[in-house]
Amino acid sequence: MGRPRIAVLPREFYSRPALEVARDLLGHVLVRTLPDGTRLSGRIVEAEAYRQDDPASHSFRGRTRRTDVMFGRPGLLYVYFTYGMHFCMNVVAGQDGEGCAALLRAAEPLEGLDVMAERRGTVNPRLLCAGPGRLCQAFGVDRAQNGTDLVTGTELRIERGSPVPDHEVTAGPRVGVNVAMEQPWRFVVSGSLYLSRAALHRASVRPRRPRVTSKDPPRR
DNA sequence: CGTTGGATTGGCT
DNA sequence: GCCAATCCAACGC
Repeated sequence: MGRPRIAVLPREFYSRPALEVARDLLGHVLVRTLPDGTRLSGRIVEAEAYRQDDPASHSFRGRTRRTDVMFGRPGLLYVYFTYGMHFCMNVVAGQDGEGCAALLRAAEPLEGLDVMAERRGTVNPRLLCAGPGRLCQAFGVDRAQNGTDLVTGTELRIERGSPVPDHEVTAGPRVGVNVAMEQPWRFVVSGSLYLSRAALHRASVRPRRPRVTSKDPPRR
């Protein structure tokens, strides 16, 4: 009776601006179900928004074979290959035909850690899904999953977790992007131990040791 | 068709 | 902190 305990995020969740989708993905749970029924899952703790009017976005220069899925219906998975060895996965956002998405950058492993560890070559839970390439490797996501529908699919989906309140979210510049750096379109769960290496090296989650000397300027 | 550099990572200085 | 690894999409000619 009532609503099911576990809900898959509906199409409406994705058919919103990429910024909202990236922000709101925090706290929800990426789930992969393997053919034998094994579940791999992780709580999303880091995501970035990419828009069509955004020079940093693959979709900025128009629809191509590579970016085709990004222009498809919201809720699809856009997977791309980069640096000759890594895959990255995005959730397509906005309206059908629009070309915007949210890059999944890191997750806190919840289920299937043994399988992830095998694939990643480490058992350290902090290193299983901490980065877009690592996340794909841990979940076994590659070209074959490009275009998968996260709403209707059974292999991959995002289940409703606990939304993260604003006071636990930090926004900042995107990682590895050399244009539009002024846009704070990367969202992280503040202080999470499972963020990407790049995110962990940023001020938002790394308080400086207070070393006050007489030569220091007054603190803001 | 040749060139360029990338929404990264792991290992070494 | 720095850099090589290793493929390929995008772009210029």
